[in-house]
Amino acid sequence: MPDGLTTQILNTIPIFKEMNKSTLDMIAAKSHFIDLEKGAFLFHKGDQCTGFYITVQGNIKVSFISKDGKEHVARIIGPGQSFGEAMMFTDRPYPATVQSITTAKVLFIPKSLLIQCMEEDSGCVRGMLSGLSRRIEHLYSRLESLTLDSSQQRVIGYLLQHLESGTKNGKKDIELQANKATIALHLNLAPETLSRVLHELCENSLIRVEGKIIHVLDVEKLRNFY
Amino acid sequence: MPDGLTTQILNTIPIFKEMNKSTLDMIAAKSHFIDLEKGAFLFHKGDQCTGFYITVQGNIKVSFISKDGKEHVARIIGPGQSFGEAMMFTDRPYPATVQSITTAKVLFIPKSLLIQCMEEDSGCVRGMLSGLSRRIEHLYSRLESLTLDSSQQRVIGYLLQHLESGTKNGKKDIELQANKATIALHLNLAPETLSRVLHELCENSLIRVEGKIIHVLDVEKLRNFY
DNA sequence: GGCGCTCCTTGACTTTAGTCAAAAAAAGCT
DNA sequence: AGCTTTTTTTGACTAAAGTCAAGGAGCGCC
Repeated sequence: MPDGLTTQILNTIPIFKEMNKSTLDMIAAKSHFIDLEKGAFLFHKGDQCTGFYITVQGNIKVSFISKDGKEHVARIIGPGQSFGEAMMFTDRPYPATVQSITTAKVLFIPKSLLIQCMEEDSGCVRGMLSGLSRRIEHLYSRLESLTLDSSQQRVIGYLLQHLESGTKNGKKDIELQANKATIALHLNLAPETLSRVLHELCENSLIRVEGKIIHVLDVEKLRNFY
Repeated sequence: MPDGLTTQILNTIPIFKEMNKSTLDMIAAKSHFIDLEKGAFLFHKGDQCTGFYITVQGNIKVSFISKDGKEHVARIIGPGQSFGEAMMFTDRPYPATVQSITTAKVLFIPKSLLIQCMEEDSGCVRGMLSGLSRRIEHLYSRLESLTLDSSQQRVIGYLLQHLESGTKNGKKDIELQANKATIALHLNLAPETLSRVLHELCENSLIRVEGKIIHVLDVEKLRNFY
């Protein structure tokens, strides 16, 4: 992939928005792409951090796995989203495992390169600070939803959230980023429970499910359901 | 409180560790203390962020409250810990409510002051980056525990974690930072459940409960219980 | 178009932790 | 000390979501 294109990709990432053109070109030159097959692991919980990643194509999941095999999906990462930044500043191993859900392409930015950029470009620093802060905010809202909401409310919350981000055109359907079992684990539900909740929402004419596409029939009614 | 003392307090906070003496003095001069009675609210979820806080004395809780009155305690903050930093970089309202558990004293550092310090002192920037990163790491471990662990495992996890941090001297007892009902909400348990779990751990001679003090009788056995 | 695969759904049952109510214990307050 | 108030514990019951097992649906692939 030519460097000009890499710079373009970087430019779409919030973290790099305020960065100088020259810094951006340097990152583009020194970072590299990694291709992942469906199911491939990028790193495991406990691995040492050597840099951070940006998803270019495909979807990636960040998850914990307990000794007895239970899994929780902390994040599902799509194109344009970055991950693994925080561990560069703590010198601690990754707190979760990252695995590709689909075939995917990610950009790897080595830690040393980023440190250098931050010394030279205050826009890079600002980008990092706001990126980390948004991550914290997002984790808070996850914590809130997981601890206070019922299974039904969590599913509704997921749908509403993905309505916002997914549609510029006012259309009211959502394409699931992963198969239903993975989405269920993300919402801390058994796959069977997700299936039952979606079924109930259908029966109440709030949504219509068509494979990985979910049509929201009445946003307001969905928001106020229960 | 004289400024020299304020500087001393700031120096114990990880975020300020790498900061220049002069920057630190400036912060000490321009920030101010707030005294809180037990039960007083510092701010509510949705309030606009005007700066961040450091707990000097007492304990403070950060929590979400649902419409139907359920509460979840996201953090319990003791002396030396800071909170509210992230929202300075996102310009978004606070994602949770902060209320004092005991009488407490906190230091308020206005956003404008911090921004100025970060422009002048790269140690301040590094401190912020690592502070935010540690917060993210901590949130990840909370997410893991809340989603994968049983009520018993969560209580054990809490005890083990507070063994580490609480004791320099190798002693094996823990002083609860709040009453048991609040600790229960922090672990996402009903107070009754916490009571029952502690009771069971006692019956297995793993701990001994004496009011707010919990003596851990066998750390290894506790770690491997169930 | 039929075969094998994965993914999803459904029903019956189980488990875990929550709820409610009441008693007991501890902490505060004259 | 004696009173009130708050916190904690206990027991019986309930509800929510998980588990297990089986059946279907959809999809890719000769």
